Amino acid sequence: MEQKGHHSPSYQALIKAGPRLKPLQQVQARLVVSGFGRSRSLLTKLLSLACAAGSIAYVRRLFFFIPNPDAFLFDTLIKQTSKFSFSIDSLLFYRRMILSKFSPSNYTFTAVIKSCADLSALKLGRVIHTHVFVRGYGLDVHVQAALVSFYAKSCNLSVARKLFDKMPEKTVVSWNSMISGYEQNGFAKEATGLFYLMRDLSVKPDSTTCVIVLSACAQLGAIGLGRWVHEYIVAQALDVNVVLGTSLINMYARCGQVGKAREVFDSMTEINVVAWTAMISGYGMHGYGTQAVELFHQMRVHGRRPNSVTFVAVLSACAHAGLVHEGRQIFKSMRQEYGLMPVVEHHVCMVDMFGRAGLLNEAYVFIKEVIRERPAPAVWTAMLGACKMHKNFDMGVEVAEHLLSVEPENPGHYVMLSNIYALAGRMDHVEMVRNIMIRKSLKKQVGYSTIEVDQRTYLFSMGDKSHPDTHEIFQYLDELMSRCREAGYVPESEWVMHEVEEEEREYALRYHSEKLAIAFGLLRSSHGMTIRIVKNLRMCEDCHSAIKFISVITNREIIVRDKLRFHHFKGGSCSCLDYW
DNA sequence: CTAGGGTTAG
Repeated sequence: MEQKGHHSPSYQALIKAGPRLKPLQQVQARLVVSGFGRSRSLLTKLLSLACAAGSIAYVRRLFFFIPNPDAFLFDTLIKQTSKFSFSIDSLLFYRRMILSKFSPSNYTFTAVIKSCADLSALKLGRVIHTHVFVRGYGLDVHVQAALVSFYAKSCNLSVARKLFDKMPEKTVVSWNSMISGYEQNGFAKEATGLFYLMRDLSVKPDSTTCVIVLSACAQLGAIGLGRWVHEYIVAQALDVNVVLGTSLINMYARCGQVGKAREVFDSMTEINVVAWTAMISGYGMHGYGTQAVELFHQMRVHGRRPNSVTFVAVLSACAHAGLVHEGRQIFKSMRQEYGLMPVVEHHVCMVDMFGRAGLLNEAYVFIKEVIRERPAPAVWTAMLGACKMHKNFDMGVEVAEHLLSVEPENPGHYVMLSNIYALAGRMDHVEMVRNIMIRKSLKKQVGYSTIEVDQRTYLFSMGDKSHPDTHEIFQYLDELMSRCREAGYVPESEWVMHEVEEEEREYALRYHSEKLAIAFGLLRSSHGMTIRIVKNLRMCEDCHSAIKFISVITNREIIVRDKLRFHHFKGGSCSCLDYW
């Protein structure tokens, strides 16, 4: 008679089969034949491996034939399905468990709440939250952490925070859930703020905390805090695995230090697709197209398959570096060699690439012939950008009008159309577009810039007077700009529309957020230090030209990351070579 | 017998 438990031959056979569908089915067949087909513990293990194998259909079939599933089997099933992102199945098994009169435990809840979080299923999650109360698990640390992250992922940050604040006992994971909630919703400042609080309360950050905080640093361009985290990792001898390594690469690249990013990349023992992609995109953002393409080809040498995201990264690198030939080849290889179907994001990269290079007709032909179905608005937006960059008035107006008919509520299209009219000197049309915007009460997206000084991030918006040293900053900026004018800087004609409101217009150009942030940075840092700015939108031409002059007269290197890429200003020129 | 939080693009 075969023994039971973890040493039984059947159990060993399952372990040996591992998370692979075919071998699992063979073991299952033998179980049935040998009479062990009804052993619940073996079936539980089999189900769990089937989930890991990614075959939800097999899991469903297996479950159907299990005569008496117990609570443990349900728990395992719900846990594994949620872990491998079969969120809906996980919820359905939860429902079955309740209907079968089993009591869900704290283990059940952690898993099922994660599924709700992954689906952003707010209503259902709330219902399950009431189940948690009814069953008396409201104070369980694990369940609470899951709930915090569920509410955060469902865009209910204030609810998440209330739960977090009320937690009687907070573990690192509780902190991580809340910090990550802020970070993933784009509230990087709140994320770092909570991290500082955690540090002040002497809660020891672990490697997950580091990953989350590094992402926040990447968002903010907070190199000081990012370096601190890196030093902490080294001091604590935390294991730099792929995930942590990738977040370091991402942080350094997005904070303007590609070289440091590459050092981390080279020091990593295991490199997966995500890490390769992060490094490629890092090069791309800085305009180092050749390095990006080279790395992309090295991936193949190392036997790693690029995924869809990798292609976005490398194609956008080609676009920003004018590598049309390489980009075209890589795009072709996407389907032919890797069997990946290009989607909107890739099309946008291609149109952007042709457009930047001045090949407007190629871009147009690409849209008409390569993209078969109705091209997405994002594709036309890229085309419009190219028309503006190369001052193609007729095509620009046509594209803009098309975009406005498809997305009449998108303020970005109006701003672009108006700028094109302004460039062509059609002031009557500029006014007209502006009036439409006012009538529809469409507001341009608010621009802001951040700068980090002494590991604290400061935020400036246009004409911002909220800073305590406002007077000093404005005075210094005025002085700086007059020195720029003496050196030959000519402010851009005021008619290009950046701001819709009349009062804002006067102010707009002189006090754009990046100029304020730079003035503040120059005041607060010692001579020779690089100034690093992050801007949420793209930089305007006037600021771009002004910063070139500022870099000369103050003899400083100024690095600006805008919505799309990096600009390294040094000695009067910019690394983007005026194409951005 | 199990748990909660983590990386890449635009």
